[in-house]
Amino acid sequence: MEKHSLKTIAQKLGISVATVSKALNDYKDISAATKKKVKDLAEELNFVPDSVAKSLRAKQSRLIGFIAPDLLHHFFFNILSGVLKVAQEKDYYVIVASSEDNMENEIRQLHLLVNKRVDGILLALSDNTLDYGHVNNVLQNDTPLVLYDKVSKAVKCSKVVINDRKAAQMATQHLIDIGCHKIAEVRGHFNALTAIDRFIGYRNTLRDNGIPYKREIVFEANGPTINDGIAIADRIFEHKDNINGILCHNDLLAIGIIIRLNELGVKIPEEIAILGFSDSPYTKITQPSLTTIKQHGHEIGRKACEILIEEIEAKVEKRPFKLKTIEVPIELIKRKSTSKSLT
Amino acid sequence: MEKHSLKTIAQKLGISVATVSKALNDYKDISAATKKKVKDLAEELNFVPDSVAKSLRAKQSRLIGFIAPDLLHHFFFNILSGVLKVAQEKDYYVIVASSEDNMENEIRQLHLLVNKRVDGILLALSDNTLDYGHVNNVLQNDTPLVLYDKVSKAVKCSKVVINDRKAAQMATQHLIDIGCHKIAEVRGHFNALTAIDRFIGYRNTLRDNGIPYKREIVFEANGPTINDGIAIADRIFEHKDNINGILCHNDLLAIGIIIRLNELGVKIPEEIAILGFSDSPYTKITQPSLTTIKQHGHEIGRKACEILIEEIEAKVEKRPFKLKTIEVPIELIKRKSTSKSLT
DNA sequence: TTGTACGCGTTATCAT
DNA sequence: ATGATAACGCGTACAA
Repeated sequence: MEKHSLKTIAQKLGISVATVSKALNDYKDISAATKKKVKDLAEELNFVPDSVAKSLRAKQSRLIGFIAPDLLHHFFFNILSGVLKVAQEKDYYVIVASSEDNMENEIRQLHLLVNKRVDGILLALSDNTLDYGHVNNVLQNDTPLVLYDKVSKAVKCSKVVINDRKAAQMATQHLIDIGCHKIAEVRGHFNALTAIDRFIGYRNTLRDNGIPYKREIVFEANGPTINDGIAIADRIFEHKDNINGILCHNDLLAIGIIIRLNELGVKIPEEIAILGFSDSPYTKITQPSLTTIKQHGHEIGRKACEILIEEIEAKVEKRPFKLKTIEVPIELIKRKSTSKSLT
Repeated sequence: MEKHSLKTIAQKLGISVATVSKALNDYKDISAATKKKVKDLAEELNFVPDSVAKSLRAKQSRLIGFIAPDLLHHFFFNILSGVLKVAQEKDYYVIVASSEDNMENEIRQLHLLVNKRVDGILLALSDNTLDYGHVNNVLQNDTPLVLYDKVSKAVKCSKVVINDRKAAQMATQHLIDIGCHKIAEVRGHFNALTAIDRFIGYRNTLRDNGIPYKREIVFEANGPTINDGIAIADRIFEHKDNINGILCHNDLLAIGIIIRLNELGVKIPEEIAILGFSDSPYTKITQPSLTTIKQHGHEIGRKACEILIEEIEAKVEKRPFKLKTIEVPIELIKRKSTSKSLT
C-alpha cells in the first residue's frame, strides 16, 4: 500500500490536480459526475490528504502542546485525560512533554513546541519557575497559551485554576468543626503560588475562628513524597501535645505521615485527625482512609483545552478573544481520618 | 515578535533565499563573511526554521504516536515517561492517544496518527482487540510500529514485552517456597495474551512441584479495579479451607482482596498469602504491604522508543532493518503479604 | 465546469 | 561563492 497524492489521482483520471482537490472538498463548481469519479478512486486507493502539506498551507498544525511539571502525580494524568478527551472531539493532536519541575527544562520544552509550530500550548508552571520571560515570549510570539493549575499573575493569559485559598479554608474549617483546635500545617516550599494561597486560607480560617496561629506547628517538607511525609511525622510527634489536627498540602505527604504515626502508636483520628489534597486513589487504601480535597483534574484538563481551542479558533478567524480565568470547583471528601465527632 | 522566514532574511540582506538556507546550514560553499552576516541577522530576528515546511520536504515529521489502552494505570505512565525520555534525546515529539481499551477507538487513533504522518507508532493492544487487520494495515502502509506490553504473534513487527510466563512462574514458586500448597489464581478474561501466559506459568509451576491444578480455585475478575477485587474476595472466602496463597494478576485486584479479607478477619499472610503484579505505588501502603512482580514500565518505554527510532532511521537511510523482540526483565519484590516462613 | 498558476517555507541540484 | 529553479502536496484566485 503506497502513499498516494492528489497528483496520482489526477493522472489516473486524466484530469488536473486542482479539480481533484476541489472534488474532494466538495466545491460547488465541480460536476456531480467527476466528484463521484474522484471520490470513488480516492476511496479505492485509500487516499488521505497529507496533513503536513495541509498544515504548511493552512498555517495550522492542529497540534497542541501539553507540558506537565511531572508525570508521577496521578493528578496530571487526570488532567491529561481531560485534555485528550476535548482535543479528540475537536480534532486536535496532543504532544506531551514534561518539564521535570525544572525551569530550564520548561524553557526548552516551550521552545521545542513553538518551533514545532503547535497551534497552542497548555502549561503548568514548574514550582521552580521564578521568572516568566520565557512564557511571555511565547505569548508575544502569538502562540495561544493557557496556564493550568500552577499559574502566575505575571503572565497575561487565560488560566484554569482551583481556588486554593478556599480549598484550604474548607479543609481547615472541617478540622475545626470536628473539634480540632490545634491544627498543624504541612506544606512544600513557598515558590508555588498554590502553597502560598493554601497557607493564607489556613491562616485566615484560624483567625476567623479565634484560634491563634502558631508558627512552630507549620512544617515545610523537602519534597512531595511518602518518604518526606514519614520524615515530617517524626517532627510532628515531638509536638504531639500541641497538635490534634493536620492540614496537609498533599496526599502523598499525608500518607507518609499516617504510616509513621501508626507505627508510633498515635491514634488517627482520635488523637490526631489528618486531611490531604488531591484525592489520589491511595486515599481509599490507607488505614484509616484519608479525608481529602478533590481537585477534579479531569475537569481542569477539559476546561483548559476548551479555552485554548476557543482561543486558537478565534485567532484563525481573526476574531478578538478575551482572556478568561476559570475556577474549577473543589470538593471536600470526608473519610475516616477526620471522622471523630468531638464536642 | 512576528514570524520570519528565509525570505525576509534574504530580502533584508539583499541576497537569495538559497544562500541564506545554505549559510544557516553551514554549507562549505558559502563564504565565512556571508555566513556571519546571515547568522547574525537570524539571531537578531529570533529566526527559527519552519518545521512544517521542513517536514514537507524531508518527508519526516519527527512525530511519534503513542497509544495506551488507558491512562488510569500507573504502569502506562511509567512507560510514557520512558518514551518521552528517549524521544527527547533523539529529538522526536510524542503525540499521546488512548484507545480506552476498545478496539474501535484503537482503529480510529491509529488512523488519525497515520494521517498525521507520524514517523512511527508505539502501541499496546487493547484487551478487546481480537483481530489485527488495522495494525497490519499500518505496517503495510510502511509506517514503523512497535508493540509494547500487550502484543500479538499475529502482527509482524518489533515488540517489547515482559516474560509473563516466567513472571508467573517466579511468583508461584515464591508462594510455594514459603509453604503455600493451595494456591488460587485471580485473573482477568483470556483475551489478552498476558493473561494466558501467566496462567500457563502458574499451572506449569504447580505441575513441576507436584501440586495438582484445581480449576475451582481459579477466579476470573470482571475488571481490573479494587472493587472487582473486593467482589472476588468474597468468593475466595467461601473456599477458604482450600486456599492458603493467592497469585493475583493485578495489584488493584490484590488490594481489593486484601481490604476485604481484612474485614472478614482473615490473617494475611498467616492464613492466606497474596501476591500481585505491577509494583504500583499502592503496594507499599496496604496492610500488610503487598509482594508484587515489578514490571519496569520506564524501561519498557525506553526500549520500545529506542527500537522504534532505530527502525525509523533505518527506513530514512533505506537500510534494511530486522525486527526485534526484546524482553524486559521482571523482578520479584518481596513484602509482608508473603512474609510467612512455614515449613 | 475545468484547468492554469501561484504560494506556503524549505532544501537540493545545477548554472553562473 | 552565489543564485535561479524545481520540488515536496495542497488549496484557491483567476482565466478559459
